Amino acid sequence: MEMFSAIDVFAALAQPTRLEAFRLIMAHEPDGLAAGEVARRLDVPQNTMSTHLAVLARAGLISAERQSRSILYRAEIERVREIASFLVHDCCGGRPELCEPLVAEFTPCCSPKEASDVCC
Amino acid sequence: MEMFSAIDVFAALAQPTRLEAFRLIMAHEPDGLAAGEVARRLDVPQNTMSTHLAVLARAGLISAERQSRSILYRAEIERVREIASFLVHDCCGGRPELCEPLVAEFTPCCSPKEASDVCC
DNA sequence: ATCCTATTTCTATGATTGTCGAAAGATGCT
DNA sequence: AGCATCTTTCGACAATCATAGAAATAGGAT
Repeated sequence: MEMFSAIDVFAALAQPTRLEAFRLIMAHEPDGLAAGEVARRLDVPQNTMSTHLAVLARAGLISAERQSRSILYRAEIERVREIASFLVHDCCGGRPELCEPLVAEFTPCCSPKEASDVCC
Repeated sequence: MEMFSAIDVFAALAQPTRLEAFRLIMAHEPDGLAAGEVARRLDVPQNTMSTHLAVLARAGLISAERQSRSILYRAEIERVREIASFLVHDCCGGRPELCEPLVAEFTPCCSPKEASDVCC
């Protein structure tokens, strides 16, 4: 991911209503959620939410698909991976030992042997 | 990490000069870098950079320590872990199968031997 | 004490952003 | 066709932010 792209992602998530909307859409993977439904659940006017969703979409964090009269928004998981990777690799660059505590956070939750009860 | 805290982190990184400054300070772990040095390298006036560094510090991404006449800034790796974790856990919540591609990205970085053991 | 260096704080200005009413597009139903 | 529903775009306003000159603060050297 390039710098400018990362800026857009960070800017998109740096706004309470948008972050909440993104989390909500994330929680509805892979079904997606209609624009109006997002607006209703977060108690925000539809046109306002439409603007926020457009920002998230422009950042590549969500994608829109028309379904009959509604427009379904879905999370772009790949984009989340990209930005998380950007953060981690940014600090690991040239100094692998700094990376370890970061990776350690993610690894145990997915180990097949331990912590199979609460996964991720 | 709480929501409001994450907002501050995202907002701090959503600005080109600040993101560059953060990356620069990251690259100088664990020695740190003086405020003026950051300003000089990014070709930004000192007072402007001072404001940006204050924003990064308030977000918890860097910390300041006076050393003689200079003020050294260091990256807060733990904070990077927190925000990366926030991103990953946010998307995995309730849906472990979504987590796998994300975790797979990080594992090879520091434990290159068993990358295929990643499971969610 | 005086000067020099390093950095921050104060202050102002122009630019960007969030919000939302009103209007416009799109889609489906009768 | 007309009408209702869902969503976006337009336009304007208030609030916030980035920038940087000038002044203030802190530390070291002579």
